[in-house]
Amino acid sequence: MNIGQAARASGVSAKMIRYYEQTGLIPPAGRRDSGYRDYSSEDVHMLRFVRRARDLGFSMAAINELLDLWRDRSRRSADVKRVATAHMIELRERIAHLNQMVTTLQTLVDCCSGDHRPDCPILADLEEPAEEHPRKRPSGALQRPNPRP
Amino acid sequence: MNIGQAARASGVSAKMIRYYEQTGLIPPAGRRDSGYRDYSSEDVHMLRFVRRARDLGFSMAAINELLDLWRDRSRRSADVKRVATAHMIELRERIAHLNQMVTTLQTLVDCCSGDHRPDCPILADLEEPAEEHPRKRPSGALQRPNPRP
DNA sequence: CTTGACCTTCCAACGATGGGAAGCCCCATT
DNA sequence: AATGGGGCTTCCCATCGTTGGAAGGTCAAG
Repeated sequence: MNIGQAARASGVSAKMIRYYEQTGLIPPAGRRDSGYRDYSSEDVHMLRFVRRARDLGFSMAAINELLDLWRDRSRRSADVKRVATAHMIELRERIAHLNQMVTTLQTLVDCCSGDHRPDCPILADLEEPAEEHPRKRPSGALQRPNPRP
Repeated sequence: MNIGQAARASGVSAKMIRYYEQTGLIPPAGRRDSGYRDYSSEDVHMLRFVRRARDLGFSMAAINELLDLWRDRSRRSADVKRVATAHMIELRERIAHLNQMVTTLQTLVDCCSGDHRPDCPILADLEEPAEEHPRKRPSGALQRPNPRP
């Protein structure tokens, strides 16, 4: 099976299949005499695993762990659970972060008349944030670490 | 005021200040004879504006629009509101997406015993995702017919 | 005058993906 | 058999916002 067929069968684009191979996430595919990569149905199975994990938001590092656990018949389910739980916690943090933004934005948008006049509480808040909706960043902010030393 | 002081005063790292200048998000700073960038308190004010907009998750393209509107005294608040609302909608979509992931993950994690045994519903789902109509499996048809284009 | 902190520019990397070019390979149709 | 079109190969570049580092110039205190 060529890479294009494997891509269609797995839902992972040919580009990404080559990338996953290059970065070591998946083992190198077999090659034909022509140099074309050759995929078995088991390879496609693995690619679908990766695709599904990506759909659930797992990072490639986490997928690497999950693939190792998947292949390890003597794995402990606790290890899998740990990886999944850690990812879920991170997702929840991101959601909380985004929710905070939306809450603030909704407040500001609600206060904006949205007409022809220039006065705008949204710009006013960006200029000098009001204390009524302070946006406290979580102390361990991942995306925007405080540049202050 | 040097770039380091402006960075500390605005909460935007010196690296990012240079980057914002380079990409045209902010106008080029004044220069001393030494070549050092020189910042006024108004510059810092603008940097704080940018910083707060980033904290609210606005993209640099959106911040560009917001800065233009900020500087335009004859702006219509409707234009500001439009930018903010569009961003909020996008944030809500991302949240919905993440929530979907978390919901699935929570279900799987709840089903996982998390002990020394290898059996794991998390891996089982990654291998073969549970479908809403699990019995319907037409042969030859792709389960996920849409490989991301 | 030396030292160390600061500044400058330039280059690279991150994660995950897409786009595209140049060139080879395979299959079907003339 | 030749040809054409589509698939495959590798390689490089772009995204987005941010950080890191190297090489070298500047400033201020000791």
